[in-house]
Amino acid sequence: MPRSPTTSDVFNAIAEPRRRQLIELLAAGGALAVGALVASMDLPQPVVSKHLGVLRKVGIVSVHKDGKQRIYSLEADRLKVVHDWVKNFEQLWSHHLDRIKLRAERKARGEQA
Amino acid sequence: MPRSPTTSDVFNAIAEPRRRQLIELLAAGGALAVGALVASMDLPQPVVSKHLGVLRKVGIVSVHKDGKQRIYSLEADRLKVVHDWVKNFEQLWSHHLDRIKLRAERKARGEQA
DNA sequence: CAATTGTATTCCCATACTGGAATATGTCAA
DNA sequence: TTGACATATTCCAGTATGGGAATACAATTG
Repeated sequence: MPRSPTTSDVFNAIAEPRRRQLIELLAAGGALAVGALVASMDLPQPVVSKHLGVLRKVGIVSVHKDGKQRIYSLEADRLKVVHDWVKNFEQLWSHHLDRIKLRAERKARGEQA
Repeated sequence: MPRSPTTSDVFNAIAEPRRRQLIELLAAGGALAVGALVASMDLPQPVVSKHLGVLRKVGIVSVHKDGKQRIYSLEADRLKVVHDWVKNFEQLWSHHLDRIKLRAERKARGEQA
């Protein structure tokens, strides 16, 4: 079985640097038209539109028409799942690191408390 | 110009569900041998080894030998970059959401404060 | 309606990705 | 050394991906 189409998954959507850049632009600039995004990205318009399409499909951005322009907005709450996931490991790089690591290794060796 | 090899990038590494699962297992279980990971994942050993290889290359996990076993440990701090990135948008889904959204949209319309 | 502007879609190419199977490598034990 | 066990690597197939170019589509203006 070959690779499964992991697109339409938030983690995959943000794996692309350009798409992260788009997210950053929308986070900083609020709602923006495609043209504005194209101007900020060093990429041809069709490519930007395609990346926006991915983000749209995943729900990370939403669009509404404004004349012939399409205004994109960030739906930031869709990123929450990523935040929540990494947050689970936050303690592992905190200042408690040493103690936690030690405990984990002891456990791995099968030692009793 | 085709796609650039985005592998060896943390965001890409965690885009794979199986790899996230491996990370979770290591976070929960501390240091674990490949065999233990294979037992917990419904995947053949070579596939697991390959995923571990990716995580290793990115630095998300480290290995040390123990006899014929390879013990993998999570290098959680490598995930910090992801945490930091999403954290930038945390406020956008907080309870201030409405006010922030409003402000952003006003700004987009070019209105003055 | 025609022309123009803004954006999305389609087709193509080169490459990358994952999983499967087989095999190689490494390590210990007898 | 031989054999068994643990893990890594290689080769293959099918699919997905991103960017380029051309084109289609939509909306506004004249």
